[in-house]
Amino acid sequence: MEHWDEVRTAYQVARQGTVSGAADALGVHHATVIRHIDALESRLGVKLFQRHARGYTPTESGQDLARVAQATEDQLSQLAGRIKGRGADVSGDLMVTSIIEISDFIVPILARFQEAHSDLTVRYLTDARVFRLEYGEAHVAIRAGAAPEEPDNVVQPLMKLDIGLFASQAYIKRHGLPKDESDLANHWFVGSDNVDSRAPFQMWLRRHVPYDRVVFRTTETQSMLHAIREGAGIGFVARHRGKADPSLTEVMPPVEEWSPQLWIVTHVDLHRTAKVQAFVSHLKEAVRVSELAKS
Amino acid sequence: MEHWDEVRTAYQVARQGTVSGAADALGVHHATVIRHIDALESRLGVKLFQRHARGYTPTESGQDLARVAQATEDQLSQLAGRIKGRGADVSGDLMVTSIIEISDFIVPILARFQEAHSDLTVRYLTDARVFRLEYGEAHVAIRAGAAPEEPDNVVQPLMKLDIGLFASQAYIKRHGLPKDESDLANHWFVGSDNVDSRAPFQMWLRRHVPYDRVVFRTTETQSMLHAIREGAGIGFVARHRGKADPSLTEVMPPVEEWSPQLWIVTHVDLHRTAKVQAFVSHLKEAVRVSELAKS
DNA sequence: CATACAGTGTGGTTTTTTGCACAGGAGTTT
DNA sequence: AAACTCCTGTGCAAAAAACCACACTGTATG
Repeated sequence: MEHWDEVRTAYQVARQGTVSGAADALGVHHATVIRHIDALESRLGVKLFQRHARGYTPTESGQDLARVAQATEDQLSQLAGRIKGRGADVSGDLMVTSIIEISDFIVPILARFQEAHSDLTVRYLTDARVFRLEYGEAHVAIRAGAAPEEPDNVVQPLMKLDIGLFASQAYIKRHGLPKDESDLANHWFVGSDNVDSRAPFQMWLRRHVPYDRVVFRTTETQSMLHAIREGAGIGFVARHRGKADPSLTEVMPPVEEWSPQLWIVTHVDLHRTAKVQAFVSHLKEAVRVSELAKS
Repeated sequence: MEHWDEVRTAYQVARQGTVSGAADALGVHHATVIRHIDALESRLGVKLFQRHARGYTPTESGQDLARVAQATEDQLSQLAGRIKGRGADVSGDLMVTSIIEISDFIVPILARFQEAHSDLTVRYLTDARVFRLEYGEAHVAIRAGAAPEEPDNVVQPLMKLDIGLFASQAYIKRHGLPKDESDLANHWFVGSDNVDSRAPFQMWLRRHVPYDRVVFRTTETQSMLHAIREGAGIGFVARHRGKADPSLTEVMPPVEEWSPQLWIVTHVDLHRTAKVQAFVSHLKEAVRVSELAKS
C-alpha cells in the first residue's frame, strides 16, 4: 500500500459517489481520478468500486478503505492544524544552551519566559561539550568569545560579560591587596584547571602572573567562586555577583580585555519561528533592562 | 494537508534520519525526497527538519508528523492485508437476490453455503423491484426468463424451473379434472394478479383460458399456493413442491413452454472474486445434485 | 419518444515529476 | 594529514502523470 495519494482519491470517490465529483473536490481532472482508481485496484487485485452510469459505488473493500482514509484525513488535518499553530504559537519545548559560567544570569530569564508562556517547557542545557544547533540539540545557544562562524547559524551580539577580580576578606587579612598591576605576581590566585582556557580573563591572567601562582585550579566555575570566598586566592567573578557578595572585595578596576563578548546563536531553520523569535527578544529585553539598572 | 505521498516521504526521512536512506527505503531518487520535503515545508510554512551534513534531524513538528504518519502506515498496511485477504477468502457479506418464486429452492442452498463458510454473512434479497448488480446492490442474482443482456453482467444458465399444473383434492371433488387441453376453458384457475406477467406459464394460461376463468388472482406466489390448496382453482406450482404435497394432484403433463430458464447473473467487477466464484460453483453443484436425484 | 444531461472512458498533448550526473561539504579512517 | 566515504543540493534530460477534447452511454424529463 504505497501511493497514499491514490488512497486519498479513492476516498473522495467513495465519499462523492462519482468520479467527476471526486475530481472537483480534489481539484484535478476526472481522468486522473479514474487512473488512480484503476492503478490502486490493479495493485490490490481487488475491485474497490462498481462502475455504472450514475457513478461509482464502493464495494466492501472500497467501504473499508474509505473508513481508514477518513480516519487518516482527520488525523492529518489535525496534524496540519497543530503544526501551523506551533509555527505561530510559543509552545512545546524550548531548548537553550549556554556556557555554565552564566547560568545564574540565564536561569532567571528563562524562568520568567516560561511564566509568560504556560504552554512552553523550557530545557536549559549545559555540558562540557557544546550542543550543536545544526543537529537540533538546541534552539538557542548563548556562546562566549569570538563571533561563531558556523554556516547556517544566525549570530547576534548579546552583551559583554562584566568580569571583575575579587578577593575575600579572609584573603585580604592574610595577604593584603595588590598595590598595582605589577604587584599581582606577588599574590595567589584561583583559576581554571584548563591551561588552554580560551576565556579572555584567563588568558590575561596567564600573561600577567606566573602559572605557579595559580595555586587553586578547578574545572568548575562554581567551585572557583567557593575557593575565592574561602580565601584560597584572588580570582575572577562576574561583577554583578561579586559586588552583591559582602564577603568579597574588588581588587582592581576591571580591564576591558577581560570581558568576553556573548552571542545569541540560532539555526537558520528555526530562527524565524515565533518561539525562537519570542525568546530572543525576551532575552535582549532582559539584558537591556539589567544594563539600564546598572548605570 | 494534501499530497499524502509527501507526508509518507517525510515520515521515512524522520525514520531513517537521512534523505538518502529514505530514498532507498522508498525506492526513489534522493532528489525526489528533498523536493518533497521542501514542498511540504513551504506549504506548511514550518521547518520539519534541520539539515546538516550527517542528514536530517526532525524538529518537534517533524516528530509530530512522524508519529501521525506511523499510525497511518500501520492502518494502511492492515487495510491492504484485509483487502487482499478478502479477495482470496470467502468472508464478509454475500448478497444474493432472486425472484421470490424460487425462494424455497434457494434458501436451503444459501444456508448450506453459509455453514461451509463461517466468516460469511448471507443476505438474501427479494423484493418487487429488481436489485441492480451494477449499483452493488447484490453480488449474485438469479433471474428468470430470457437471458439478461445488460452490459457488464456475466450471465450463465443455471437450470430450467420445472413447473406443473396442480389442483387440490377439494377442487377435484367439486369440479373434477380437465379431460384434455381444450377442456381447460371449462375450469377455474388461480393466477397472477399482474396481467402483464412475463412468466411463461402465465402467458400460456392467458392464451389457453379466458381471463375471467382466473377467479383467484394474487400478487404473491405464496398466496397462490395457499389458494390452490384451498381449492380456489387450478394453478401452477413448482413440480418438486407440488409432487411433495399429498393434497395436490398434477392435472396434466407439463408443457415444455411453461418452464422458465433461470440464469445466474453476476457483475463483471465481482465475478472473479473468490467469494462469488465459490458461491456460483456451490449453486451449480447443488442444482446438479438435485437434477441427479430427480432422474 | 426524443432530447438534454450527467457521468465514464480513451487517445493525444502538455506539464509536472522523477531520475541522473556531478559538485561540494563534513566526518572518518588509514 | 590525506584519502575516503557518506550525505546534501542543483541543473538538465527523460519519463510519468495530468490535462484536454471528444466519444459514448445510461437516466431523467418534458
